[in-house]
Amino acid sequence: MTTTPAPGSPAWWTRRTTPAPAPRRGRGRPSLDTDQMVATALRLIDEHGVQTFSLRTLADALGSSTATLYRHFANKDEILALTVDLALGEAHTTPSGGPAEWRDVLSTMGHQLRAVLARHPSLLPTLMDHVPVGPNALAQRERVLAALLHHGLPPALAARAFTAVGHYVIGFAVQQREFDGPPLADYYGRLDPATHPAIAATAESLTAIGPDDEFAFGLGLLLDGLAQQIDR
Amino acid sequence: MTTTPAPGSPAWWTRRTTPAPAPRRGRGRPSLDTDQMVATALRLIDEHGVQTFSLRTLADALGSSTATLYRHFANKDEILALTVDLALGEAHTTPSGGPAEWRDVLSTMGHQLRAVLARHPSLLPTLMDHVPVGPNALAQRERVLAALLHHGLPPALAARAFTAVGHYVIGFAVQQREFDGPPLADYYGRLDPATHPAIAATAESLTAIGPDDEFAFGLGLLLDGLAQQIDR
DNA sequence: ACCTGAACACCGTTCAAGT
DNA sequence: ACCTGAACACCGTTCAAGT
Repeated sequence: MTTTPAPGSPAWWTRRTTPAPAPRRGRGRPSLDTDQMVATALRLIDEHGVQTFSLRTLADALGSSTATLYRHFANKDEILALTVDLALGEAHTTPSGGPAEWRDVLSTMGHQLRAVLARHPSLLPTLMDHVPVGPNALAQRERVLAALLHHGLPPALAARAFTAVGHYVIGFAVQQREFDGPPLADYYGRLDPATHPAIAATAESLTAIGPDDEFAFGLGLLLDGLAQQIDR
Repeated sequence: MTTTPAPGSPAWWTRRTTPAPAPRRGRGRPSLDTDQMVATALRLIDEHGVQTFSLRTLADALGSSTATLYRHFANKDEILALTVDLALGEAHTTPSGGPAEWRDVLSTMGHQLRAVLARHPSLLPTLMDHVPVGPNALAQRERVLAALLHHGLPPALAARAFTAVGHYVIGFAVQQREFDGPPLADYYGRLDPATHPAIAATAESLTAIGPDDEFAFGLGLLLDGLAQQIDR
């Protein structure tokens, strides 16, 4: 019995249990271990985008070979998942000041997660196609859920609120991301008003508000709905 | 001046303006045209997943060659975008019964979009990494926004509500999708309650409710928040 | 004028052969 | 015991050569 079995392919995020003895080379210090490899991968993805990130480039940056990577990780997906989890570790998902209300807990979580995505925009695609269940992701889920339960939220509501806020932040980041060109609102605004009158009419008001305000607006909307659900 | 310039790479979704004369071979009927190619691509993706979809397999299915595909499309991304737009065309985003309330408009949109994703789950990754701006996506945005404006929603609110519902549905689909293995709730439930007490406590209540109810719950939550925003 | 085989420069992954 | 060059079976994309 190794570690907890993960959903989907066999333990897809878990660090591969080292094949034989531990792969440390120096004396006490790990020299070049798995953590440093993941950190290097995150740096490469931040600097050059996930599109150009390959096992070749990672091996080169480490002064190693692609075959060696497979002694530390099961496959490329696992490396990407660990990379996401490393970045998630930067978030402080509970408010620093003492005992907050449940609303503050979720608001802080939303803003912190958004900050992580702002620092590592290239991680967005990877974050989207798997629910992160790495150690840092789990620790944060635990911390936030514990805080919500502590403030009296029913368990079912707490779990769904956590998910809802997570989805909102990711969804917002996707929308916000401007491709290589002009923002989406400009594109909508340039459509023919004759064929798309409603899109044109709403496009203007989209640009009037800054992204920070829009983020806060939508998050507040979600929390308002939650509050109503509780008082019911 | 061709068509409206799209965001990002030059007109990434628009059908490539045919190079020379129109590429129709028969007499009046298009025989094997771009639309059929996209339809075949969608079928292949539905049947075998987006992971195994390659230009080679598409060319084979069409009895053609990969090089020929580039006479109809700019690149693979464009094919995927058109595939998504074709699927989005299946949605009927306005309620069939006469003049509904704004709440019904958004609710219908949410359920319709969810139905499309249920029919074409393999499209989820593609839907996630670009905001769809194909002809069908635009037509639906137009229809829904027009209905919302007609029912008195302020333009800024209408635009954000549309986005919020879209994000919610996509986010829900991501969460709902079970990988190859057991659902996520099972995974959470199997974690050590000693180290993750809150996750364990909330995992139980997650499985108690069916996916349809959970979807409706979250959507209602969002709409409640919106309603409060309007009455303010 | 249209189509395509074959090439190009890559991938992720594996394994026999090195030390 | 550990590492890796080189291969394998693919990619998306291009273009010279066919008809």
